[in-house]
Amino acid sequence: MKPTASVLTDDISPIAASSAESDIASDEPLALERFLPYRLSVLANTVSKDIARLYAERFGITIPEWRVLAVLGRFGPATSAEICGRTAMDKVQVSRAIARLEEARHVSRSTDPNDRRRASIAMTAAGRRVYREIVPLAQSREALLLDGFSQADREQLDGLLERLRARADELAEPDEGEVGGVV
Amino acid sequence: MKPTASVLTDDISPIAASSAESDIASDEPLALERFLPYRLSVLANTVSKDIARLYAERFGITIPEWRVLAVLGRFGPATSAEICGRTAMDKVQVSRAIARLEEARHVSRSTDPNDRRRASIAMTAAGRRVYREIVPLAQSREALLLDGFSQADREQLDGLLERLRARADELAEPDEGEVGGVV
DNA sequence: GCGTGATAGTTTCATTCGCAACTACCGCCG
DNA sequence: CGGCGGTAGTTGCGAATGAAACTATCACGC
Repeated sequence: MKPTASVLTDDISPIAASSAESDIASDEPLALERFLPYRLSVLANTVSKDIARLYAERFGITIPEWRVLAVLGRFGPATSAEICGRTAMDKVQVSRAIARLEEARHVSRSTDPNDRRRASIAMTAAGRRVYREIVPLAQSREALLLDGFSQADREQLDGLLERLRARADELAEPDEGEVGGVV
Repeated sequence: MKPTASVLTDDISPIAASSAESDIASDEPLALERFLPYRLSVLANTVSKDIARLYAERFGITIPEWRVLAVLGRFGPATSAEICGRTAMDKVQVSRAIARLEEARHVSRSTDPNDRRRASIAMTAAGRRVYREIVPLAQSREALLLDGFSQADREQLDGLLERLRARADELAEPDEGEVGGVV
């Protein structure tokens, strides 16, 4: 009664790979390693961790903190909400990243006198120093990642990722009036 | 002495946007939203969460658990170590996913009599039932994501992602004798 | 002015994570 | 055998997450 076709052997086989390209048809096995969400997840993880290591050990900065610095470095002082919009992190994450950055004296917080709920976050001199050191590190890592990609490759990648992002956003929030997109 | 050019105004401007495009030149600001690692991370997150919701609420299954099922569904019974190799998760994550799946009676564990350290994990009938329900859900979600992508687009995407993955792996482990890659 | 409902941001709490120990077991050398 | 190093998998524990509740503040209507 064994479903002959399938790969359900009893022994602990080494890698098996290949196959399954033919009989995907009907409804059965899903090839995880070809499954886009999975691939994106693994790739993003590998890349993020790799880069995170760079500044984690050197500056004691985490990914969320780096993102906050990146926004401040690019756009200057911003409120927590603005940082949320630009980093695609949620407000809790941003709040905590700011708290840690503030403790490390990389940013300072100043309450808006016109609306005392809001506070403007700005990098300190020390923060800018760190930022200026990290940026080239990050960029060179990105360059390494894209090493061997022609200009055309890069443009294709850019376009495809952008389309995917747009599509993913649509799917994730079937309605929503496009609050303050990342760009 | 203010570095005039910069966007470091004191007031809490609404979005500021634009600007900064000019003085990027020298070495300064990094555009987070153009930064590949960031884009990958955000995209992967959006997609993963979207899909995770599908089976989380319906079957109480988490991403690591789903990945384990995916491997078992595709290749049949496997050891923890094999699952690690195929899912790009680390052994702790796999161990815990298996524990939860076992508790939910989705998989069963049988110790290898020849090496009592190892155990073969197999889906139960219930597990297979869940698997068979999730697969089409996941696939249709992927299809939705790729809706509007021509065959050529897909092939390009596929190739680019694969190259990035290979590159990222290289960068992450500067040496390592390629143990048991995901493919 | 003063409740009422929204908003900015923080805290709480329960869960998840990941590393580093740890346990249990195998295989080999003597 | 009998110990010694190596491997499979688990557990402990501090740190990170995320959803939901909470605090402080504003804006508006009356």
